[in-house]
Amino acid sequence: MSILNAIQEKLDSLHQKERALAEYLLNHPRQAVQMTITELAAQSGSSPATISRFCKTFHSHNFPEFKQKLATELVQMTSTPNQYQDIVAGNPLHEIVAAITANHLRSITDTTQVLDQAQLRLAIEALHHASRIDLYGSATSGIVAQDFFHKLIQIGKAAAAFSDPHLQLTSAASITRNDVAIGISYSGETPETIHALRCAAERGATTLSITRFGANTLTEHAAIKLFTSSAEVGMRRGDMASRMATLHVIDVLFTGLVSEHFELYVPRLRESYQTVELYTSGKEERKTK
Amino acid sequence: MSILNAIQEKLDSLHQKERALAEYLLNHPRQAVQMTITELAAQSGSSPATISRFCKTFHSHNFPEFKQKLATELVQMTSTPNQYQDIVAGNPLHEIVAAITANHLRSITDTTQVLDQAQLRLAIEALHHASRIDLYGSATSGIVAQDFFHKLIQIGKAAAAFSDPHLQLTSAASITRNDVAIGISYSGETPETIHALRCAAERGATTLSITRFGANTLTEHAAIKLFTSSAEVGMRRGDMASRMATLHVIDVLFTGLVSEHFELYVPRLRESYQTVELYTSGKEERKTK
DNA sequence: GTCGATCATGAAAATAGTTTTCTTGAAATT
DNA sequence: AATTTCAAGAAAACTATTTTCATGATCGAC
Repeated sequence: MSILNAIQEKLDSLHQKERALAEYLLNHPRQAVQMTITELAAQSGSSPATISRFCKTFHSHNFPEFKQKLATELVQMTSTPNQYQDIVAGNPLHEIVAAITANHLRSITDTTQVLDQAQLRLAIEALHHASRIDLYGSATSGIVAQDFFHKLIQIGKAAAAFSDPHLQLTSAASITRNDVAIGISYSGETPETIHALRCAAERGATTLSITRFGANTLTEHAAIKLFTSSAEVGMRRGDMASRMATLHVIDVLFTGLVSEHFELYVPRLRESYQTVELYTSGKEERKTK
Repeated sequence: MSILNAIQEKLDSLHQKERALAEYLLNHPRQAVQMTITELAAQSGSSPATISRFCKTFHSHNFPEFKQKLATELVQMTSTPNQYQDIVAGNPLHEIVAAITANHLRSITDTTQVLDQAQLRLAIEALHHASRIDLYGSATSGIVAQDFFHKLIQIGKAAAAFSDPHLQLTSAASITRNDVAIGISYSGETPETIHALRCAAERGATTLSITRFGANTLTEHAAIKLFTSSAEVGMRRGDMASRMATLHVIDVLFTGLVSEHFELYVPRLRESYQTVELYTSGKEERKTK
């Protein structure tokens, strides 16, 4: 946001009528962009001449151009995910909704920025050739791991998700070089996950880490490294944004895998859905109502 | 995108000069929005009069308004990935990434649109007063339920998530009127989840459903109804978008709850984090490396 | 195939919108 | 108090847009 910001900044240095105009613009920008210069003059208590001059001082060649720029700014303001918002005590509900929405959107777009196509391709091929896939993750990352597990078995991959540290190690202990081990940890510093992935690496499995962007211990044990965006403000409110980001990576990975080997996986995917439909028909249920 | 789309659609039914104008607009929309009507007339090979009339047929009152709308559209086109994208065979990887990103963003913004503040407020208060919270959900919805479970126990709520149908019923059978039961199902037609929520309702618990928008069986057994956006195209690719949407609702619910009763829940939240930190210190780990 | 009606189209007139000029008067400076 | 400076609006000049009107092309009817 540049014009409204600029106006805000210069507000003190403006003269009477310019000030009135500026204030009107700041308070009613959406109405302003719909008006003619004469209407705006009347509404803001200034005159067309003043407005015309005002526009030039804000780097627009003329009033229509100024209106356009302002309109564009307003659209971008509402349509692009903005700052990560922090949530504090007793915010009105609509602000909370807006803040969470903004955070999630931001989290996803930022993660997309950080996705490395080459690593992604490596990951996809590794998954494709894996005879078994182990997923390690604790707490929220454990849930993400389970989600990936659900997806992988839909396409007939031998996968398993472990959040129990003993089971993680138990499974890692029997992994082979034909298998893939995936360690998921937002911080990249969860000891249990690190142990398990390291063990898998030592046994020759292809290791893959999914962590926040930046250096961390988990990636050191991973041959393929995928990242989520790492910005997270305020207190860690249940890792909401990071969970969204990690799921986003998972989705890209899974969809990439399916798309890359369409003929193989899509029939399996379809079959898995049809089988579930068949045995748990919702229609049968509706009658019981 | 509505104007450019509309032009594209009507293209065949347009006359010579209108057609020329339409084609110019489709091919050079960004230049067009910077021109005066006379310039555009010259560039597109039509006349000001034709353009002025043309604008009216596309539901703009006058040419400047038309330009504004078009400009707004162009900004939105580039700043927010809009449509739900379907993923097909052998898409280049970057397109898959773009498509998934677009779908997730859309899914979240659409769900925000559909959130009912009043229902949300009811849900928050119900959760606050609940002495026990049961969560029912199968497959992907089971994962979402588990995520909510993780969050709730962080603030000391007696919660439990069930995806096993027998366990769902077992738990529902002992629920009381002081408790809250939450049924999660994207379709709203998962028989097991419906059974469990219905059972909870019959025993006098406050029931809450989270489903896609629109009529479905699960909501019939819920006193409080929350919805996610219901648009999902192509084959059900692992319910990715719907899972994001449902998690989004969960996050809003949880954050709303915490924010509404800040003094009570925030200390608990902090304590739960600190305790986890204390017993699984990442620093200790880094040395072992 | 000819006549008549319809209608797209642009020239130009009318109108609307914007900028510039010019003047005034208020504030600041000497 | 006189002079300068300059914000600011009235109004003129100018630009942009719409509407009117005349023309000629196209289409259908006979």
